[in-house]
Amino acid sequence: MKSLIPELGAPIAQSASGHGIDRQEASLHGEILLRLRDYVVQGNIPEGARVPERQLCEMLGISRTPLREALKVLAAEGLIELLPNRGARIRQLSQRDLEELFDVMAGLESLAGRLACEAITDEEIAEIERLHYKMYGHYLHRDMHGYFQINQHIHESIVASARNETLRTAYANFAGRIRRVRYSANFARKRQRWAEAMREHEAILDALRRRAGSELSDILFQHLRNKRTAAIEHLAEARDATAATAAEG
Amino acid sequence: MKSLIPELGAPIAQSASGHGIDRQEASLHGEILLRLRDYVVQGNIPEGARVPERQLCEMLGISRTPLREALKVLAAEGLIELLPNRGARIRQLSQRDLEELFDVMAGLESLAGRLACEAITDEEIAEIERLHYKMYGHYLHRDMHGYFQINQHIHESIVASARNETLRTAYANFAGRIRRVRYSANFARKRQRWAEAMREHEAILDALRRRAGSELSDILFQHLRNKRTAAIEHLAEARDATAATAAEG
DNA sequence: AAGATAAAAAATGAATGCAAAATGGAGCCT
DNA sequence: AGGCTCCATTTTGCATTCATTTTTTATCTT
Repeated sequence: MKSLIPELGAPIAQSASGHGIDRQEASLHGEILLRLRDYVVQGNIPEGARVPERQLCEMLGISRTPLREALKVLAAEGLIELLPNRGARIRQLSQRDLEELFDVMAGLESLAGRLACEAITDEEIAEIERLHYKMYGHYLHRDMHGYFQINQHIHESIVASARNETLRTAYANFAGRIRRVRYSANFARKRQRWAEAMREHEAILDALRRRAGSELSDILFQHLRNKRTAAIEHLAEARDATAATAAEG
Repeated sequence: MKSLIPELGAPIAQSASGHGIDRQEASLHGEILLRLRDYVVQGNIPEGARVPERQLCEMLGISRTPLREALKVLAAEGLIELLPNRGARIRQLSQRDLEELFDVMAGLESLAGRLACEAITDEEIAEIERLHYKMYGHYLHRDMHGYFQINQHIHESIVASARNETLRTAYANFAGRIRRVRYSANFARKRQRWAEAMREHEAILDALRRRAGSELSDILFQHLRNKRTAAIEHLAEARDATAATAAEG
């Protein structure tokens, strides 16, 4: 049986995407790595499904060697897992895995906030304020999708303002692992939680203006912790629903 | 010219070491990865030097394929870098790289402290207290080496008490990158800084006993920040000295 | 027809092969 | 001698091949 997975772009030519995680676009292996990482992060292969080595080779027009090299790296990054003699599978995150990942993300953002207070410029703060009010508009219009995007953007701006590439890379890595869940989790927000999140964002902005590093660090950690709770709850519900459906069918 | 690098253990038999970063000891690739990572982290190849692919293959008694897979992973972890068509080199960390790494470590330990306060048992605290007093003994006897080891142990215990495997893995990864420098940096401590560090450790223990998460988080960050300053200063001196020697010679 | 068994096909993991690129000298010129 | 070119050697990156293991399919048994 041919597993039907979405296309993966052109059969390798020259398309360096520049993802932010690393930049070895020069070699074939590097190019494959970037493409494959995006491909997996975007959720083109279902969780727990096996990664079709041969098929991907054909899609990319390459041999197995560079593909397998990329797979090892993705495994080290935690996106896939390698079963001995049974190839690569898309890593399925347990609830515990998600809790851990959210906490690590919280720690990294918390750190980013602290460092940002040391280095951020007035212009950068002004830009984040601008985003904040735009996001507030989406909130008032109950535009979840718009809200989510700006929200993401604000958090990335804070990380960028920390002026620490090592941190940014690590952040991008962990963000990639939970991308799918994060997205759906945000949409799961109850009205109540949404209002809370807005208030937290105001506190974040306030602490940032005052360059109150350790305060901002606390607020960001708590903010992410609350997100985590919402996400995990949502995910548990979703998985229960799936399980129930499966039992019926 | 044959580059002379230290031995690398037996030519692959069965020796799963279990390093704490990941555990794919099953495959040849996984075994190589563990060994090679340790080998590099321990500083067996000088900074900036090229990684002798062929030689390592012979030492390990394997072909280039699994070795190269391991190299890609180590590159992704930041231990080595891959130059297009020019193979792998031991990554040379710039001063900025070190600053960034120390800050990320500070963030991770800070997070660990916060999480530990939620989960740590009285027994674990007692164990850390025990270590603390043992370390104090080394401090009184001016035993740098003993002090350093216990110090390391205490920090690892805090990370372990956070009950977050994802965090522990990330911590181990970053710790590996700066292992060499960290070691020498600790020995560079001035008397003054050493006394300060002892006081900070007392504050850490105090906050931990009270399970004061965000307070501990702050203290740990500051503690690591101070370490960073000492380390960077020391490294700058060391590099200057090296440069001077090179200029003379 | 359900389940166990065996043979065929496909996949995985690692070694080997090969073209392109980089490195290291030997000879040459100034 | 110092620096250049050119060629042999080595190294690198990727494709291909090969031995195992797993998975699928076909067959047999009850």
